[in-house]
Amino acid sequence: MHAHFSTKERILSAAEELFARHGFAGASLRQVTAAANVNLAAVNYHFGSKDNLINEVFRRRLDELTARRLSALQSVRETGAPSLESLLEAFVLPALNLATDRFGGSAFMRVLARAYAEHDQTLRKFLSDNYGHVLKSFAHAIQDVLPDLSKEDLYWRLDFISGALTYAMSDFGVVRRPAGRSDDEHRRHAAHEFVRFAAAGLRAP
Amino acid sequence: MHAHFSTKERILSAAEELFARHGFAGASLRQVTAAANVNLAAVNYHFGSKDNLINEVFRRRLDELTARRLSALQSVRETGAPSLESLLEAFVLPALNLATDRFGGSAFMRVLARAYAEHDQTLRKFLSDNYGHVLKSFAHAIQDVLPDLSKEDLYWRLDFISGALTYAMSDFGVVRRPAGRSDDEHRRHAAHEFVRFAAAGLRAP
DNA sequence: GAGCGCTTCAAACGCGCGTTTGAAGGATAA
DNA sequence: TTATCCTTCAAACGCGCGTTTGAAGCGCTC
Repeated sequence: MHAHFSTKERILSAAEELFARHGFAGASLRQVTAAANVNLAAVNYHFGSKDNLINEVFRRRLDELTARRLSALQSVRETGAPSLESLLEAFVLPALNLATDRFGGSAFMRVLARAYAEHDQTLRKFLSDNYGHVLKSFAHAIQDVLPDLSKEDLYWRLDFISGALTYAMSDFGVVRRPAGRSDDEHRRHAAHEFVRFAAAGLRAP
Repeated sequence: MHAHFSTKERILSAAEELFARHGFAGASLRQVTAAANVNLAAVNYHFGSKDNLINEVFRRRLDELTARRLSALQSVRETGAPSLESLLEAFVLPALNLATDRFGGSAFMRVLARAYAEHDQTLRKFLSDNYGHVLKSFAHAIQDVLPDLSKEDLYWRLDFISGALTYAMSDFGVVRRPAGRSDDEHRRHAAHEFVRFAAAGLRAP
Protein backbone atom coordinates (compact mmCIF):
# COMPACT_ATOMS: atom_id res chain seq x y z
CA MET A 1 0.00 0.00 0.00
CA HIS A 2 2.63 2.53 1.06
CA ALA A 3 5.65 0.62 -0.06
CA HIS A 4 7.57 3.83 -0.71
CA PHE A 5 7.47 4.71 2.99
CA SER A 6 10.17 3.43 5.27
CA THR A 7 9.60 0.64 7.74
CA LYS A 8 9.76 3.11 10.63
CA GLU A 9 7.20 5.41 9.06
CA ARG A 10 4.84 2.58 8.24
CA ILE A 11 5.04 1.32 11.82
CA LEU A 12 4.36 4.79 13.20
CA SER A 13 1.33 5.31 10.99
CA ALA A 14 -0.16 1.92 11.73
CA ALA A 15 0.49 2.34 15.45
CA GLU A 16 -1.14 5.76 15.45
CA GLU A 17 -4.26 4.41 13.80
CA LEU A 18 -4.50 1.34 16.04
CA PHE A 19 -3.71 3.20 19.25
CA ALA A 20 -6.47 5.64 18.34
CA ARG A 21 -8.91 2.81 17.78
CA HIS A 22 -8.02 0.40 20.58
CA GLY A 23 -5.87 2.30 23.05
CA PHE A 24 -2.25 1.80 23.94
CA ALA A 25 -2.78 -1.40 25.88
CA GLY A 26 -5.56 -2.60 23.60
CA ALA A 27 -3.54 -2.53 20.38
CA SER A 28 -0.86 -5.19 20.15
CA LEU A 29 2.42 -5.08 18.29
CA ARG A 30 1.23 -8.02 16.24
CA GLN A 31 -1.75 -5.99 15.04
CA VAL A 32 0.50 -3.00 14.37
CA THR A 33 3.13 -4.88 12.39
CA ALA A 34 0.49 -6.76 10.41
CA ALA A 35 -1.22 -3.49 9.46
CA ALA A 36 2.13 -1.93 8.58
CA ASN A 37 3.17 -5.01 6.59
CA VAL A 38 6.45 -5.38 8.41
CA ASN A 39 8.01 -8.11 10.50
CA LEU A 40 7.03 -8.32 14.16
CA ALA A 41 10.60 -7.88 15.34
CA ALA A 42 10.93 -4.61 13.43
CA VAL A 43 9.28 -2.67 16.26
CA ASN A 44 11.85 -3.70 18.82
CA TYR A 45 14.65 -3.25 16.30
CA HIS A 46 13.70 0.30 15.34
CA PHE A 47 12.08 1.54 18.54
CA GLY A 48 13.46 -0.66 21.32
CA SER A 49 10.15 -1.28 23.03
CA LYS A 50 6.43 -0.72 22.76
CA ASP A 51 6.59 2.08 25.33
CA ASN A 52 9.13 3.94 23.26
CA LEU A 53 7.07 3.41 20.12
CA ILE A 54 4.21 5.17 21.88
CA ASN A 55 6.49 8.11 22.65
CA GLU A 56 7.66 8.29 19.05
CA VAL A 57 4.08 8.33 17.79
CA PHE A 58 3.64 11.51 19.78
CA ARG A 59 6.97 13.00 18.88
CA ARG A 60 6.48 12.67 15.14
CA ARG A 61 3.37 14.87 15.14
CA LEU A 62 3.94 17.10 18.13
CA ASP A 63 7.33 18.36 16.98
CA GLU A 64 5.82 19.81 13.85
CA LEU A 65 2.60 20.91 15.53
CA THR A 66 4.39 22.88 18.21
CA ALA A 67 6.78 24.39 15.67
CA ARG A 68 3.86 25.60 13.60
CA ARG A 69 2.04 26.93 16.62
CA LEU A 70 5.04 28.86 17.88
CA SER A 71 5.75 30.27 14.46
CA ALA A 72 2.12 31.39 14.09
CA LEU A 73 2.31 32.94 17.54
CA GLN A 74 5.46 34.79 16.57
CA SER A 75 3.78 36.16 13.43
CA VAL A 76 0.80 37.37 15.40
CA ARG A 77 2.89 39.06 18.07
CA GLU A 78 4.90 40.88 15.44
CA THR A 79 1.77 42.74 14.35
CA GLY A 80 2.18 44.81 17.48
CA ALA A 81 -1.30 44.66 19.02
CA PRO A 82 -2.63 41.15 18.60
CA SER A 83 -6.27 40.42 19.35
CA LEU A 84 -7.29 37.57 21.62
CA GLU A 85 -8.94 35.94 18.65
CA SER A 86 -5.79 36.05 16.55
CA LEU A 87 -3.81 34.43 19.36
CA LEU A 88 -6.34 31.65 19.63
CA GLU A 89 -6.22 31.15 15.89
CA ALA A 90 -2.47 30.76 16.10
CA PHE A 91 -3.07 27.90 18.51
CA VAL A 92 -6.02 26.27 16.76
CA LEU A 93 -5.30 26.48 13.07
CA PRO A 94 -2.08 24.42 13.10
CA ALA A 95 -3.91 21.63 14.91
CA LEU A 96 -6.85 21.78 12.56
CA ASN A 97 -4.54 21.69 9.58
CA LEU A 98 -2.76 18.68 11.00
CA ALA A 99 -6.06 16.92 11.53
CA THR A 100 -7.40 17.55 8.06
CA ASP A 101 -4.41 18.03 5.75
CA ARG A 102 -2.57 14.85 6.45
CA PHE A 103 -3.42 11.29 5.88
CA GLY A 104 -4.06 9.94 9.36
CA GLY A 105 -3.84 13.27 11.12
CA SER A 106 -7.26 12.91 12.68
CA ALA A 107 -6.16 9.58 14.15
CA PHE A 108 -3.47 11.47 15.96
CA MET A 109 -6.03 13.76 17.54
CA ARG A 110 -7.81 10.68 18.85
CA VAL A 111 -4.52 9.35 20.20
CA LEU A 112 -4.04 12.66 21.94
CA ALA A 113 -7.48 12.35 23.47
CA ARG A 114 -6.50 8.92 24.77
CA ALA A 115 -3.39 10.39 26.28
CA TYR A 116 -5.52 12.83 28.24
CA ALA A 117 -7.42 9.93 29.76
CA GLU A 118 -4.22 8.12 30.67
CA HIS A 119 -2.97 8.62 34.15
CA ASP A 120 0.18 6.76 33.36
CA GLN A 121 2.99 8.82 34.83
CA THR A 122 5.57 7.94 32.20
CA LEU A 123 3.49 9.20 29.28
CA ARG A 124 2.31 12.29 31.12
CA LYS A 125 5.83 13.24 32.08
CA PHE A 126 7.07 12.75 28.55
CA LEU A 127 4.40 15.06 27.17
CA SER A 128 4.74 17.76 29.79
CA ASP A 129 8.55 17.74 29.63
CA ASN A 130 8.69 18.01 25.87
CA TYR A 131 5.71 20.17 24.96
CA GLY A 132 4.68 22.03 28.10
CA HIS A 133 6.57 25.13 27.03
CA VAL A 134 4.20 25.76 24.12
CA LEU A 135 1.25 26.15 26.43
CA LYS A 136 3.37 28.49 28.55
CA SER A 137 4.20 30.71 25.59
CA PHE A 138 0.56 31.05 24.64
CA ALA A 139 -0.38 31.64 28.24
CA HIS A 140 2.01 34.57 28.41
CA ALA A 141 0.76 36.06 25.17
CA ILE A 142 -2.84 35.77 26.30
CA GLN A 143 -1.99 37.18 29.69
CA ASP A 144 -0.68 40.28 27.93
CA VAL A 145 -3.99 40.71 26.14
CA LEU A 146 -6.08 40.03 29.24
CA PRO A 147 -4.13 41.76 32.02
CA ASP A 148 -7.09 41.70 34.42
CA LEU A 149 -7.39 37.88 34.34
CA SER A 150 -5.70 36.20 37.30
CA LYS A 151 -3.01 33.70 36.53
CA GLU A 152 -4.93 30.88 38.14
CA ASP A 153 -8.11 31.59 36.21
CA LEU A 154 -6.10 31.83 33.04
CA TYR A 155 -4.62 28.37 33.51
CA TRP A 156 -7.96 26.81 34.35
CA ARG A 157 -9.45 28.20 31.18
CA LEU A 158 -6.54 27.20 29.01
CA ASP A 159 -7.01 23.70 30.39
CA PHE A 160 -10.65 23.69 29.39
CA ILE A 161 -9.78 25.07 25.97
CA SER A 162 -7.19 22.36 25.32
CA GLY A 163 -9.73 19.71 26.21
CA ALA A 164 -12.49 21.24 24.13
CA LEU A 165 -10.18 21.51 21.13
CA THR A 166 -8.89 17.99 21.37
CA TYR A 167 -12.29 16.41 21.74
CA ALA A 168 -13.90 18.57 19.10
CA MET A 169 -11.23 17.57 16.63
CA SER A 170 -11.23 13.88 17.39
CA ASP A 171 -14.80 13.66 16.11
CA PHE A 172 -16.46 12.23 19.20
CA GLY A 173 -18.94 15.03 19.23
CA VAL A 174 -22.43 15.60 17.93
CA VAL A 175 -21.33 18.06 15.26
CA ARG A 176 -20.62 16.30 12.00
CA ARG A 177 -19.75 17.79 8.67
CA PRO A 178 -22.97 18.52 6.75
CA ALA A 179 -23.28 16.75 3.44
CA GLY A 180 -23.21 19.91 1.36
CA ARG A 181 -20.08 21.33 2.94
CA SER A 182 -16.50 20.59 1.93
CA ASP A 183 -13.88 19.43 4.39
CA ASP A 184 -12.09 22.72 4.02
CA GLU A 185 -15.22 24.75 4.71
CA HIS A 186 -16.01 22.54 7.68
CA ARG A 187 -12.55 23.09 9.09
CA ARG A 188 -12.79 26.83 8.65
CA HIS A 189 -16.21 26.85 10.27
CA ALA A 190 -15.02 24.72 13.18
CA ALA A 191 -12.08 27.03 13.75
CA HIS A 192 -14.33 30.05 13.66
CA GLU A 193 -16.83 28.53 16.10
CA PHE A 194 -14.09 27.42 18.39
CA VAL A 195 -12.24 30.71 18.49
CA ARG A 196 -15.49 32.54 19.21
CA PHE A 197 -16.34 30.14 22.02
CA ALA A 198 -12.87 30.11 23.55
CA ALA A 199 -12.47 33.90 23.39
CA ALA A 200 -15.77 34.38 25.18
CA GLY A 201 -14.81 31.78 27.78
CA LEU A 202 -11.49 33.52 28.41
CA ARG A 203 -13.22 36.87 28.75
CA ALA A 204 -15.71 35.49 31.28
CA PRO A 205 -16.31 37.95 34.13
CA MET B 1 -10.42 -4.13 54.59
CA HIS B 2 -14.07 -3.98 53.52
CA ALA B 3 -15.13 -7.39 54.66
CA HIS B 4 -18.69 -6.28 55.24
CA PHE B 5 -19.20 -5.60 51.54
CA SER B 6 -20.34 -8.39 49.29
CA THR B 7 -18.05 -10.06 46.80
CA LYS B 8 -19.84 -8.37 43.91
CA GLU B 9 -19.49 -4.93 45.45
CA ARG B 10 -15.86 -5.42 46.26
CA ILE B 11 -15.17 -6.51 42.69
CA LEU B 12 -17.01 -3.49 41.27
CA SER B 13 -15.11 -1.04 43.46
CA ALA B 14 -11.73 -2.56 42.76
CA ALA B 15 -12.51 -2.71 39.04
CA GLU B 16 -13.58 0.93 39.01
CA GLU B 17 -10.37 2.04 40.65
CA LEU B 18 -8.13 -0.08 38.43
CA PHE B 19 -9.97 0.75 35.19
CA ALA B 20 -9.55 4.42 36.09
CA ARG B 21 -5.85 3.97 36.67
CA HIS B 22 -4.87 1.59 33.87
CA GLY B 23 -7.74 1.54 31.38
CA PHE B 24 -10.10 -1.27 30.51
CA ALA B 25 -7.55 -3.28 28.57
CA GLY B 26 -4.72 -2.30 30.87
CA ALA B 27 -6.24 -3.58 34.10
CA SER B 28 -6.41 -7.36 34.36
CA LEU B 29 -8.91 -9.49 36.24
CA ARG B 30 -6.04 -10.83 38.29
CA GLN B 31 -5.22 -7.32 39.47
CA VAL B 32 -8.89 -6.63 40.14
CA THR B 33 -9.55 -9.78 42.14
CA ALA B 34 -6.33 -9.37 44.09
CA ALA B 35 -7.29 -5.80 45.04
CA ALA B 36 -10.80 -6.92 45.94
CA ASN B 37 -9.48 -9.85 47.95
CA VAL B 38 -11.64 -12.37 46.14
CA ASN B 39 -10.93 -15.44 44.09
CA LEU B 40 -10.08 -14.95 40.43
CA ALA B 41 -13.01 -17.05 39.27
CA ALA B 42 -15.47 -14.86 41.14
CA VAL B 43 -15.59 -12.34 38.31
CA ASN B 44 -16.79 -14.84 35.76
CA TYR B 45 -19.12 -16.40 38.29
CA HIS B 46 -20.84 -13.13 39.23
CA PHE B 47 -20.52 -11.11 36.02
CA GLY B 48 -20.07 -13.68 33.27
CA SER B 49 -17.19 -11.89 31.52
CA LYS B 50 -14.82 -8.95 31.77
CA ASP B 51 -16.84 -7.01 29.20
CA ASN B 52 -19.97 -7.35 31.25
CA LEU B 53 -18.10 -6.33 34.38
CA ILE B 54 -17.17 -3.10 32.58
CA ASN B 55 -20.83 -2.43 31.79
CA GLU B 56 -21.83 -3.05 35.39
CA VAL B 57 -19.20 -0.65 36.64
CA PHE B 58 -20.96 2.04 34.59
CA ARG B 59 -24.48 1.00 35.45
CA ARG B 60 -23.90 1.11 39.19
CA ARG B 61 -22.98 4.81 39.13
CA LEU B 62 -24.72 6.19 36.06
CA ASP B 63 -28.23 5.20 37.06
CA GLU B 64 -27.94 7.36 40.13
CA LEU B 65 -25.94 10.12 38.44
CA THR B 66 -28.46 10.65 35.66
CA ALA B 67 -31.33 10.52 38.13
CA ARG B 68 -29.67 13.21 40.20
CA ARG B 69 -28.90 15.34 37.14
CA LEU B 70 -32.46 15.17 35.85
CA SER B 71 -33.87 15.87 39.28
CA ALA B 72 -31.55 18.88 39.66
CA LEU B 73 -32.62 20.05 36.21
CA GLN B 74 -36.26 19.68 37.19
CA SER B 75 -35.70 21.69 40.36
CA VAL B 76 -33.98 24.46 38.46
CA ARG B 77 -36.70 24.66 35.83
CA GLU B 78 -39.39 24.85 38.49
CA THR B 79 -37.91 28.09 39.75
CA GLY B 80 -39.53 29.68 36.72
CA ALA B 81 -36.64 31.65 35.28
CA PRO B 82 -33.52 29.53 35.56
CA SER B 83 -30.16 31.13 34.87
CA LEU B 84 -27.73 29.57 32.45
CA GLU B 85 -25.32 29.08 35.32
CA SER B 86 -27.88 27.17 37.37
CA LEU B 87 -28.53 24.82 34.45
CA LEU B 88 -24.84 24.13 34.05
CA GLU B 89 -24.56 23.56 37.76
CA ALA B 90 -27.41 21.08 37.61
CA PHE B 91 -25.28 19.12 35.18
CA VAL B 92 -21.91 19.46 36.87
CA LEU B 93 -22.67 19.34 40.58
CA PRO B 94 -24.23 15.85 40.68
CA ALA B 95 -21.07 14.51 39.08
CA LEU B 96 -19.05 16.43 41.59
CA ASN B 97 -21.08 15.14 44.51
CA LEU B 98 -20.77 11.61 43.27
CA ALA B 99 -17.04 12.13 43.16
CA THR B 100 -16.90 13.52 46.68
CA ASP B 101 -19.68 11.78 48.60
CA ARG B 102 -18.80 8.22 47.89
CA PHE B 103 -15.74 6.25 48.60
CA GLY B 104 -14.16 5.75 45.22
CA GLY B 105 -16.55 8.01 43.35
CA SER B 106 -13.76 10.13 41.93
CA ALA B 107 -12.35 7.02 40.32
CA PHE B 108 -15.60 6.68 38.44
CA MET B 109 -15.20 10.14 36.95
CA ARG B 110 -11.88 9.05 35.57
CA VAL B 111 -13.44 5.89 34.22
CA LEU B 112 -16.03 8.03 32.48
CA ALA B 113 -13.32 10.15 30.92
CA ARG B 114 -11.79 6.96 29.59
CA ALA B 115 -15.09 5.89 28.16
CA TYR B 116 -15.30 9.09 26.15
CA ALA B 117 -11.92 8.35 24.65
CA GLU B 118 -12.99 4.83 23.71
CA HIS B 119 -14.08 4.36 20.16
CA ASP B 120 -15.21 0.87 20.97
CA GLN B 121 -18.69 0.67 19.51
CA THR B 122 -20.12 -1.67 22.11
CA LEU B 123 -19.34 0.55 25.06
CA ARG B 124 -20.33 3.75 23.29
CA LYS B 125 -23.64 2.30 22.19
CA PHE B 126 -24.36 1.06 25.70
CA LEU B 127 -23.74 4.53 27.08
CA SER B 128 -25.63 6.45 24.41
CA ASP B 129 -28.62 4.08 24.51
CA ASN B 130 -28.95 4.21 28.25
CA TYR B 131 -27.91 7.73 29.12
CA GLY B 132 -28.03 9.85 25.94
CA HIS B 133 -31.43 11.32 26.76
CA VAL B 134 -29.92 13.29 29.65
CA LEU B 135 -27.80 15.38 27.30
CA LYS B 136 -30.83 16.06 25.13
CA SER B 137 -32.82 17.32 28.09
CA PHE B 138 -30.10 19.73 29.07
CA ALA B 139 -29.71 20.92 25.49
CA HIS B 140 -33.40 21.82 25.34
CA ALA B 141 -33.27 23.60 28.68
CA ILE B 142 -30.28 25.65 27.58
CA GLN B 143 -31.94 26.48 24.28
CA ASP B 144 -34.87 27.92 26.26
CA VAL B 145 -32.52 30.20 28.17
CA LEU B 146 -30.61 31.29 25.07
CA PRO B 147 -33.35 31.69 22.45
CA ASP B 148 -31.17 33.83 20.19
CA LEU B 149 -28.53 31.13 19.86
CA SER B 150 -28.92 29.16 16.65
CA LYS B 151 -29.31 25.44 16.99
CA GLU B 152 -26.11 24.81 15.10
CA ASP B 153 -24.10 27.16 17.30
CA LEU B 154 -25.64 25.56 20.38
CA TYR B 155 -24.50 22.11 19.34
CA TRP B 156 -21.03 23.29 18.48
CA ARG B 157 -20.68 24.83 21.89
CA LEU B 158 -22.14 21.87 23.73
CA ASP B 159 -19.55 19.80 21.94
CA PHE B 160 -16.77 22.05 23.15
CA ILE B 161 -18.22 21.98 26.65
CA SER B 162 -18.38 18.19 26.73
CA GLY B 163 -14.74 18.09 25.75
CA ALA B 164 -13.73 20.63 28.33
CA LEU B 165 -15.63 18.81 31.06
CA THR B 166 -14.21 15.44 30.17
CA TYR B 167 -10.76 16.93 30.10
CA ALA B 168 -11.26 18.66 33.44
CA MET B 169 -12.59 15.48 35.02
CA SER B 170 -9.71 13.40 33.76
CA ASP B 171 -7.42 15.63 35.78
CA PHE B 172 -4.67 15.81 33.22
CA GLY B 173 -4.10 19.47 32.63
CA VAL B 174 -1.64 22.03 33.84
CA VAL B 175 -3.77 23.00 36.81
CA ARG B 176 -2.73 20.91 39.75
CA ARG B 177 -4.23 20.91 43.18
CA PRO B 178 -2.30 23.41 45.33
CA ALA B 179 -0.65 21.90 48.35
CA GLY B 180 -2.76 23.79 50.86
CA ARG B 181 -6.08 22.84 49.31
CA SER B 182 -8.04 19.66 49.97
CA ASP B 183 -9.24 17.39 47.19
CA ASP B 184 -12.78 18.41 47.96
CA GLU B 185 -12.01 22.13 47.71
CA HIS B 186 -10.10 21.52 44.50
CA ARG B 187 -13.06 19.78 42.87
CA ARG B 188 -15.45 22.47 44.02
CA HIS B 189 -13.19 25.13 42.64
CA ALA B 190 -12.95 23.26 39.36
CA ALA B 191 -16.74 23.13 39.10
CA HIS B 192 -17.01 26.85 39.76
CA GLU B 193 -14.36 27.69 37.19
CA PHE B 194 -15.96 25.36 34.71
CA VAL B 195 -19.46 26.79 35.03
CA ARG B 196 -18.17 30.33 34.65
CA PHE B 197 -16.16 29.40 31.57
CA ALA B 198 -18.92 27.37 29.93
CA ALA B 199 -21.60 29.98 30.56
CA ALA B 200 -19.47 32.70 28.99
CA GLY B 201 -18.68 30.47 26.03
CA LEU B 202 -22.36 29.73 25.46
CA ARG B 203 -23.16 33.44 25.59
CA ALA B 204 -20.49 34.32 23.03
CA PRO B 205 -21.71 36.99 20.55
C1' DG C 1 -27.65 -36.35 59.29
C1' DA C 2 -28.94 -36.01 54.36
C1' DG C 3 -29.84 -33.32 50.53
C1' DC C 4 -29.74 -29.04 48.15
C1' DG C 5 -28.44 -24.53 46.14
C1' DC C 6 -25.29 -20.91 46.18
C1' DT C 7 -20.65 -19.45 46.60
C1' DT C 8 -15.64 -19.91 46.91
C1' DC C 9 -11.53 -22.19 45.87
C1' DA C 10 -6.96 -23.93 43.59
C1' DA C 11 -5.67 -25.43 39.44
C1' DA C 12 -5.46 -25.68 34.85
C1' DC C 13 -6.75 -24.57 29.81
C1' DG C 14 -5.25 -22.48 25.39
C1' DC C 15 -3.91 -18.26 23.66
C1' DG C 16 -1.80 -13.92 22.57
C1' DC C 17 1.38 -10.88 24.53
C1' DG C 18 6.24 -8.15 24.35
C1' DT C 19 10.62 -9.40 23.61
C1' DT C 20 14.88 -12.00 22.09
C1' DT C 21 17.57 -14.76 19.09
C1' DG C 22 20.51 -16.12 15.34
C1' DA C 23 20.55 -16.65 10.72
C1' DA C 24 19.67 -14.73 6.10
C1' DG C 25 19.38 -10.79 2.87
C1' DG C 26 21.29 -6.84 0.51
C1' DA C 27 23.75 -2.74 -0.41
C1' DT C 28 28.30 -0.47 -0.35
C1' DA C 29 33.31 -0.15 -0.40
C1' DA C 30 37.95 -2.08 -0.66
C1' DT D 1 35.34 -11.46 -4.29
C1' DT D 2 35.30 -10.65 0.36
C1' DA D 3 34.17 -7.99 4.34
C1' DT D 4 31.19 -4.85 6.70
C1' DC D 5 27.08 -2.73 8.25
C1' DC D 6 22.27 -2.22 8.48
C1' DT D 7 17.97 -4.42 8.03
C1' DT D 8 14.58 -8.18 7.72
C1' DC D 9 13.11 -12.63 8.78
C1' DA D 10 10.91 -17.01 11.05
C1' DA D 11 10.92 -18.99 15.21
C1' DA D 12 10.90 -19.31 19.78
C1' DC D 13 11.06 -17.60 24.80
C1' DG D 14 8.55 -17.06 29.22
C1' DC D 15 4.69 -14.82 30.96
C1' DG D 16 0.19 -13.12 32.01
C1' DC D 17 -4.20 -13.06 30.00
C1' DG D 18 -9.61 -14.33 30.21
C1' DT D 19 -11.97 -18.23 31.02
C1' DT D 20 -13.34 -23.00 32.56
C1' DT D 21 -13.43 -26.84 35.58
C1' DG D 22 -14.63 -29.81 39.39
C1' DA D 23 -14.22 -30.19 44.07
C1' DA D 24 -14.90 -28.18 48.62
C1' DG D 25 -17.32 -25.09 51.87
C1' DC D 26 -21.39 -23.35 53.85
C1' DG D 27 -26.09 -22.22 55.33
C1' DC D 28 -30.46 -23.84 54.69
C1' DT D 29 -34.83 -27.06 55.18
C1' DC D 30 -36.57 -31.56 55.90
